[in-house]
Amino acid sequence: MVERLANRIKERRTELGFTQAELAERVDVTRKTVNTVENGIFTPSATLAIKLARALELSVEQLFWLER
Amino acid sequence: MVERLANRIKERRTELGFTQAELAERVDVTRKTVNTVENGIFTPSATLAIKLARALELSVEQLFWLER
DNA sequence: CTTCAATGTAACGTAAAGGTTACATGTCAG
DNA sequence: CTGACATGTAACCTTTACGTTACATTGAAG
Repeated sequence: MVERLANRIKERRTELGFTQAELAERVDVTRKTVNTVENGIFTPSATLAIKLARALELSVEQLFWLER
Repeated sequence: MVERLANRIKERRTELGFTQAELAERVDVTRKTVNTVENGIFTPSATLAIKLARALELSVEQLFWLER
């Protein structure tokens, strides 16, 4: 069961006019963390997923989903 | 910003009549993982949070929330 | 009370999340 | 073209998620 976690962070972030650095500050992680999550390099914790969804005004399920 | 991730896994799991072992099998982790997440001993990955929410027929936000 | 299933939890190991710092590359306004 | 800001990414480190196994405790049914 090889599932990858896809997301629409970049799409939504740019819609709202945030840079990675601004989003990072809002959810209290580093810019690198936002960048790597956004690019699917690693899977965030549930805590971070909830914070990101809140900051981007989407539900966790709208922001992240399992593929494959 | 000391936030802990609270959840209603146990409440919902017993409502649906699952044991920890059954839920674990459905979301493809060990019983220990379900047990420790349920008891707040650790924060699950976003992937696991999404699978648990799906298995328990709730949204991630209904199943998990940030306290404090 | 006894038995058995369900749950809690401890020790230990591995893999991955996420931080820090630094630098390279993209991109766009002027 | 040039400078400034945004983004990608590499090296390295620490913490923690999650697995395995095993055992103790709880609780409900007979």
